[in-house]
Amino acid sequence: MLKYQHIADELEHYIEEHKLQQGDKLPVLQDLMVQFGVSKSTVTKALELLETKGVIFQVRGSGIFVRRHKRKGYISLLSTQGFKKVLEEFQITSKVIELDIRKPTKEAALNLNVSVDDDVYYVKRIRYIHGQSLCLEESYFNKSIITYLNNEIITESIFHYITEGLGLNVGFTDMFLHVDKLTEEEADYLGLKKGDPKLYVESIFHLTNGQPFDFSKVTYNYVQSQFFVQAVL
Amino acid sequence: MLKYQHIADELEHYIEEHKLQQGDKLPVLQDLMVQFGVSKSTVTKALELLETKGVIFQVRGSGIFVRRHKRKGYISLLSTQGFKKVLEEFQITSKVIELDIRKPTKEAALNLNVSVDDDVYYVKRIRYIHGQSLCLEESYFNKSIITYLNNEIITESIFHYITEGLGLNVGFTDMFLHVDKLTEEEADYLGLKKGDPKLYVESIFHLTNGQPFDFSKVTYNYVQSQFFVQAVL
DNA sequence: AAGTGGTCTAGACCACGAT
DNA sequence: TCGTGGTCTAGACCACTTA
Repeated sequence: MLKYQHIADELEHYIEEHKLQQGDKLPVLQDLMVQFGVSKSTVTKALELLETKGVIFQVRGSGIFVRRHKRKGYISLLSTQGFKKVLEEFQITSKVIELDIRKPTKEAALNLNVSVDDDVYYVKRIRYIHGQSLCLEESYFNKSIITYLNNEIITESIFHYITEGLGLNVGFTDMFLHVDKLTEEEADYLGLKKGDPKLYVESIFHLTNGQPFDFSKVTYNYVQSQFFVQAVL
Repeated sequence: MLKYQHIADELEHYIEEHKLQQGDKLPVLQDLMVQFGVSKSTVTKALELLETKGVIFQVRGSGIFVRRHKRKGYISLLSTQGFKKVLEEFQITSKVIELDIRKPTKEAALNLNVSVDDDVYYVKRIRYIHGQSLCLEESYFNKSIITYLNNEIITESIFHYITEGLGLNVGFTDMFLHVDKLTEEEADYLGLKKGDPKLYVESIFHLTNGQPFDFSKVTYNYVQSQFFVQAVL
């Protein structure tokens, strides 16, 4: 475990355990250096990480403070991939509608940077939060990277399998958001009415080496759709 | 100008000017150190900045590569505050509906961390993109921080005035997103129909010292609402 | 003036990828 | 094996806040 990663984790746990609130002051840099027995740069690196994650903010000449919003029930758009952490916070389940190997659509091939003759895994599922329909999800996985999938895996967390099972490193994601009206098919799946609002998100997930491996099209139930984004700068 | 900031700017301009595409390779660390006459750490800091901004990605043992998505016409949810940079890219205009000094609602007072007896500036305006209605915006500004506003200022960029005119430093923002149906009033302002979809975003803007100064409630026209988010890790 | 975070350096050593 | 980026150090100096 990297030192700065460890320090960041410790601090985050500390904030969580002691239920610190927005504006609460953390120990000064000097103290953290001594406490963890590392150099100033390493503490700084850990703090930069937490700042980018929206956990703290630093004020020159003043100190290090906790950043916390007060609202509950919002899903972070940035919290790692998909629902990795959300799975723990909320009760999310999945129902698989389709799973097969096929040739990608032109759109999927373009976004995955493969040929329309290459194989992809196609997954269609509905996800539920606390028993309510949360979203309808269609995913295309580059089969030369995600070499195997089955019903059990995609009923659980796909990303857990990709990182732990396949040992792949997820790097970054591009997400495109639209608001529109539900089609009849989508409304049926989500238990809503045709013409109701929807949040539609297309995501392209890349490995750390830049290869796209997952192109997903997700339609969210507007009733359950509460997202938050924390921006810095 | 900070060295690492300057290097980051230069690299970003370089990518822009030479129309580099996703996956194009940039000079290696060693070369950048020599080219800019700085230490390794400084180049690294610049590259981390660009990585967080979604401009590049780095692969250990391999190199530094350009990160670029192909889609046009999307507004970044994270690109600095509001529409600072978007103003240059797109043609955005504003029509002011209301501007006055008043006592905040309980909701606004809570989010701005002021008393309901304190004064706030209230701004209501419609923003247009290429002549089409983009959003209806209601903002509350803490008057003890934003000491003066007038019609001219809020017709242009409020954030430009806050940073340049008032010399304040914007630090971070919490944004909460919902999808819902338009009310009759909102539909009228945006030129849509009651019940049409909307993206509703509440934002709380903070100074670098953590003080909230702007609480905004924005309703987006779903037809114009194309957003993107670039996530790392 | 004292305290606190931010920038920058020079250099050692490590981990991963290409060949 | 070699090139490349990533981590970490010890320390100098700077910029801002607080009192």
